[in-house]
Amino acid sequence: MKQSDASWGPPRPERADAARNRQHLIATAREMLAELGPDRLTMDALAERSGLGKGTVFRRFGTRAGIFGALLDDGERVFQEQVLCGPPPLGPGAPPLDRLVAYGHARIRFLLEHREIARSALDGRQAVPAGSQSPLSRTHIRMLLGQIDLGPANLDLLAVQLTAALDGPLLLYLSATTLTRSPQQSERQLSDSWQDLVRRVCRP
Amino acid sequence: MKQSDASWGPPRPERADAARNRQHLIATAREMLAELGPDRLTMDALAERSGLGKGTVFRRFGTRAGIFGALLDDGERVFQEQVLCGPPPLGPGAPPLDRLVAYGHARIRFLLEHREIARSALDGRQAVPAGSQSPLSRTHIRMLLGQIDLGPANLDLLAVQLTAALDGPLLLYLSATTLTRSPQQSERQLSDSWQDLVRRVCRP
DNA sequence: GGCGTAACCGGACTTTACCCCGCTTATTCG
DNA sequence: CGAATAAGCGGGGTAAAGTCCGGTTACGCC
Repeated sequence: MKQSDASWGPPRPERADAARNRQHLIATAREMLAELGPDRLTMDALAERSGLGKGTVFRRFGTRAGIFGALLDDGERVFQEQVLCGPPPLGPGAPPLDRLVAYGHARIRFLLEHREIARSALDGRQAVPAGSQSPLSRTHIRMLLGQIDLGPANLDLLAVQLTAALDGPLLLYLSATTLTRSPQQSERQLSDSWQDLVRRVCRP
Repeated sequence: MKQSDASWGPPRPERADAARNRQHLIATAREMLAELGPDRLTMDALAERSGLGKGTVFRRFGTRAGIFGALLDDGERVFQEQVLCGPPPLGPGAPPLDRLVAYGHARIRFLLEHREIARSALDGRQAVPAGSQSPLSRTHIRMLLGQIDLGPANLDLLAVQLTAALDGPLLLYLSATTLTRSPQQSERQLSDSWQDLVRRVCRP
């Protein structure tokens, strides 16, 4: 397997040193994030601390948001795997409505577990990475909606609406400067209202 | 009406020169936006073109996003007036469910009418105002929800969800680099799916 | 009308994301 | 193994956001 499979991934395999640098940069970014907070995690500082050049940092991540995106993607890969081929009700095998509810719970849990990073990503003056419309979420929700009998409805737009309805409260919670409620309590509330919304929308 | 009504607005009346400068800055910003596009509308350029100092620009708008916010607020004031004391079904007097539907239609229409500005606001490397979850929308939706019998439900969170579900598709449409559909067609689609969602959520 | 104060103005300064281009090095092929 | 080459690397350079503070000006009060 060279670059023959055109379906996915970078056409060329990453060069060895590049891959090593990416690893190193992500690790360093994690350190700095935990140690200094998101504001002090600047491109220059990351370059210097990792002992690499500024250009390298930008080539790897493209933009500042790319760093946080990369940090999130690390975990997101595992998450998506669970969704696509994990056990029900999250994975295949359960009724689509149950999967829809479970997906929301899982996403809420995932983002709350990584809330430090997720918050950093939208912290400051930066474009929202997955915030506005994470395409993976939308695609999956759209797919599940197609398996539910909803009568006449624009499923594509409904999927966008539900994705937004799932992310909206999360973003609101994450962007709140003072997190009034405990994560557990919030997870409960967010999950409950997601379940309530989905049930309301999908009942016959 | 000076500053006697404590409910809204800056506690102190703006100084005369400050007000004049604000007007002038907003007008100049409109010109530049139409003439140069959002990318070339920088704080420095705005300051120079308006003949004022950079400090002034920042004091008036706080941040770059503040400029676009100010531009939108101009029209939004009229819009909010319609919502609060205009004729039904948007204004008071109609059943709350109808008002909810009408509110969505009105907001969609409003943002599509000002889509150039709205798009500019989220264009580039800007924090999405949806992250802040347009609080006026949410408040109004929350109020209307309170007048509908929905059984046991967390109305606050439901309001957040619906606000997001209203804004999400709009943002998606606005941020699309190539606007495939005509504004009229999009307005129709967006309005229809909003109505559909609200009906689904609120039916007994 | 004169005065004190507080808000306002200006523009230099700092910080930081992002670009550019000559140099270095990993990879590949004879 | 050694040369060709293409990707990767480095760090100085640019532009634009946001800050600061000394000087100026409008407003309230006497």
